[in-house]
Amino acid sequence: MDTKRQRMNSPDRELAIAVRASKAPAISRAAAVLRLLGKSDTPLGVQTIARELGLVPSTCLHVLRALVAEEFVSFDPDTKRYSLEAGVLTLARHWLRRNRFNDLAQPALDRISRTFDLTVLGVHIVGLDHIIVVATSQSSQNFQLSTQIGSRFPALISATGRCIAAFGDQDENDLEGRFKKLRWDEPPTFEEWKAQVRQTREQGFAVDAGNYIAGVTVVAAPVFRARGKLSHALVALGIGSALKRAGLPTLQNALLASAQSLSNQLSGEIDSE
Amino acid sequence: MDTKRQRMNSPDRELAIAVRASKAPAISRAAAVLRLLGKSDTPLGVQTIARELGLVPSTCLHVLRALVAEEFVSFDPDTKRYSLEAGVLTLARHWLRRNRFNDLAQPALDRISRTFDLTVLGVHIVGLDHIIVVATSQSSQNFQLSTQIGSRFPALISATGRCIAAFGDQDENDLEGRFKKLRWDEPPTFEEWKAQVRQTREQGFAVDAGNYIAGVTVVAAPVFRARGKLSHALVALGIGSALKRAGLPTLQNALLASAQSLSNQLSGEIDSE
DNA sequence: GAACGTTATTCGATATATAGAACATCCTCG
DNA sequence: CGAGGATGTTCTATATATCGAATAACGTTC
Repeated sequence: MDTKRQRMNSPDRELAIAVRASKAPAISRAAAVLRLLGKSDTPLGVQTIARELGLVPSTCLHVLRALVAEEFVSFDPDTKRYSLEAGVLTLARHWLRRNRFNDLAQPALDRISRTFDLTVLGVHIVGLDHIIVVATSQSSQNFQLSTQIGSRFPALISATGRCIAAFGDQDENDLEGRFKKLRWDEPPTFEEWKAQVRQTREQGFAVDAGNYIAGVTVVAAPVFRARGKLSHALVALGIGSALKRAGLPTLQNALLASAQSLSNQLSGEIDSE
Repeated sequence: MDTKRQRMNSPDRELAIAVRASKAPAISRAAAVLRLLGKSDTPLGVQTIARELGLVPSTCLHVLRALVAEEFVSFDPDTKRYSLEAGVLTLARHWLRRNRFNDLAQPALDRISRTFDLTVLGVHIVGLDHIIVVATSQSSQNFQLSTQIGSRFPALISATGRCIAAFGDQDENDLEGRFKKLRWDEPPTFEEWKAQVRQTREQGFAVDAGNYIAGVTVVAAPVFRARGKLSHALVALGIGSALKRAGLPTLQNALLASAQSLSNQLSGEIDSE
């Protein structure tokens, strides 16, 4: 029992607890395998995967074979290597089809992106762990700030994080624990951050002025799926200096207006209030 | 034991055998749940899912909870309904990033689509069961023939199917078994089909003249990942009559040329790790 | 070309995921 | 309101998925 944890690397720590907690550990393992294969630039062998995730090779093989059978993983019989298979695309397509936010948000993203020449994102807030980019409108200029649909970030980071803290419903202890784990270029103290969260709650949107990525200003406005149910956010990114020239207040208003309009459309009605 | 199979519907038959065969049945169940949620237009409850897939409710609940924990499924605590979560997007993004075919094929698809005013697809051949659309270029005219990235079709159907039969390596018995299960608008007999497969092998591309979808002609040319290893196909769809006007032979040549060029680029690989 | 360190894979014992029933909770309808 | 029939959820015995060692098939190095 001691020799086993000789070199526990981070992904497999989390996996270990997920496996222990769940009543369907095979699924956690499968998810871990899929994510590992996703990250890897090259196809991987059984041993490599097992070692990386802290799995027993034979178990790992079972998992891989099941994933191959389900067409989520491809297997090259010559090299005996595994990689992601196109089956994952099919799921993604279904998800995209069914989510009104994407279609509704795209025009707004495009308009703001064009007007201010910024990269603008629509992000989906999943659980309280992560956000996922679900729609983008890239500015022609800022290629360096490009992000892809499907990218995943920690929930509490940057401007979006302040929105989640401000408008989501979680207790402060949990919040502080998560906050401690974040990686910023210029980390704010927890006190500073709480103040910014408070301000976010008052003004209705959040700003990250170079904390997450040095030199980059991020503005985020919350979108609610139903009364008070935070589900998405609109996020604009730009080089700090350029953003000031473009007129930060104007951008904030535009983002906020679009976000509120989306909230109305998502919660179903043309409703008043 | 009798009462159980009162109303076995098709998806759960397959699931049952997959579960029995695999050494990681939880993963097959998870995949079935994901696909079911993908197909469904509305979020589903535990019982509904369990019934539809022939699962025990408690087991189904475990699977769902695991999938929620992995952020592949979202759970609405108010309605207690489950649906696909954006996590599936992340996997898809990784797959897309890593597949050179998509980037290489897109220009060719666009060119052919523009020249002949047709919908042109790049499809990936996964296993011998399915093909998945991985790149599209829609014609402006034929909106009715639109297909989305991620769409899944039986491997042996239509023109692509004849390519797979012609250039893949499978035995005839297996082939006939699979052929019998296909659904066509105007089904060819197995003999007719075999003749067409032979012709496909000779001329290097396949044509489906209204068999799969009445009135629609489909042309497909194979793309090889390595010497003789069939992996993708380029597929052009058009209303039969319009296609004749546009010049079927010219289209066939263009498709074949692009497919061969892609094969070279994919297998060419000047570099060897 | 033999010996070695890899790797993938099989196989049997046991910890445990699953099935099925019991429980709890919500709605619907008389 | 209160009975009925859904639903989601917990609980536990047992069939079985997982582990770990043993085997087989590599590729490398000396």
